[in-house]
Amino acid sequence: MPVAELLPVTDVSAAACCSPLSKEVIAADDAEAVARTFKALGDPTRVRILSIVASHADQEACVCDLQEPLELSQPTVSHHLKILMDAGFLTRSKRGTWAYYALVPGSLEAAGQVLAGGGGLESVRPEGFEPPTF
Amino acid sequence: MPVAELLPVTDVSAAACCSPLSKEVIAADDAEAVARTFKALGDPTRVRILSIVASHADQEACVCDLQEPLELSQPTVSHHLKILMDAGFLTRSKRGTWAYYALVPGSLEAAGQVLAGGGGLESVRPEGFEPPTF
DNA sequence: CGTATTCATCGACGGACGTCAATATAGACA
DNA sequence: TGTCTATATTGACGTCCGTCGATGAATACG
Repeated sequence: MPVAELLPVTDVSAAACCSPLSKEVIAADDAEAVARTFKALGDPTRVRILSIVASHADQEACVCDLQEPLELSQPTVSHHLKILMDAGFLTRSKRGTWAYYALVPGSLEAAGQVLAGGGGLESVRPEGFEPPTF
Repeated sequence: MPVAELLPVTDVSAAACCSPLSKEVIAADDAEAVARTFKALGDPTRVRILSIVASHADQEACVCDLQEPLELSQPTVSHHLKILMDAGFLTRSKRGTWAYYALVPGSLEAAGQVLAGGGGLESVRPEGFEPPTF
């Protein structure tokens, strides 16, 4: 798969102060995808939501489970849940009147795997991780 | 170390729709620290900065190295560099007129390690990771 | 059918964020 | 000392984001 499209780092021309490049630089598009994933984790409320969901025995929780410990309004909780869904961390399964949100298995580990390579920020989605699906 | 202070999840009282908790829920303070770390990674420009710095042979880059490929003004680049420094991902060493920014070894891996535990979001800083140091 | 409950969506408000031009600071070199 | 270069800081502007109340949609239950 061709990764380097933007940021060709063609000719640095001047640049008398710096060392040369040794590894590949992430493409702008991939950087945007990576940032979108971590932006979902960049809010304390959403971090707490993931923790609460994960702490349930079956890794499932409905909105009513979250609204009380978070001390937030119900629309706000639904708002954050949607963001975590769009980022690929949660799934929703509606049963009766209730909506149960569950962790996508391996999604958090996959996001952490992106940071594992040092600074390469490997844009390879580590197997079965479909973050945006836009 | 006492972790559970906020979010005692004392008595759920009603809650006829949900399953009980099995694991510990992250404290609100720790959630804020985790979110602060990932918020620094939640911007495409900052992701690209980390990638560019890491792609240099000695994992160092000065501001002039970044300004051109990012196509941003110099104050904006300095702004993002400061955020990445405060988050504990970069260090600055000024030599002469130039300021060289370098990756903090293991900082990205440590951040990724937080996601590795599934949804526990273990607030244990995995050895030698001092993110805020505020 | 009507009512109640659970959740999603809408519109609005305030604060935070990314960006820039202008300015300030600090070191290198005459 | 003065000037030039590289970087940091300031102030301002527009946009995005988190939050809420109000409303809408869908299901359960009399």
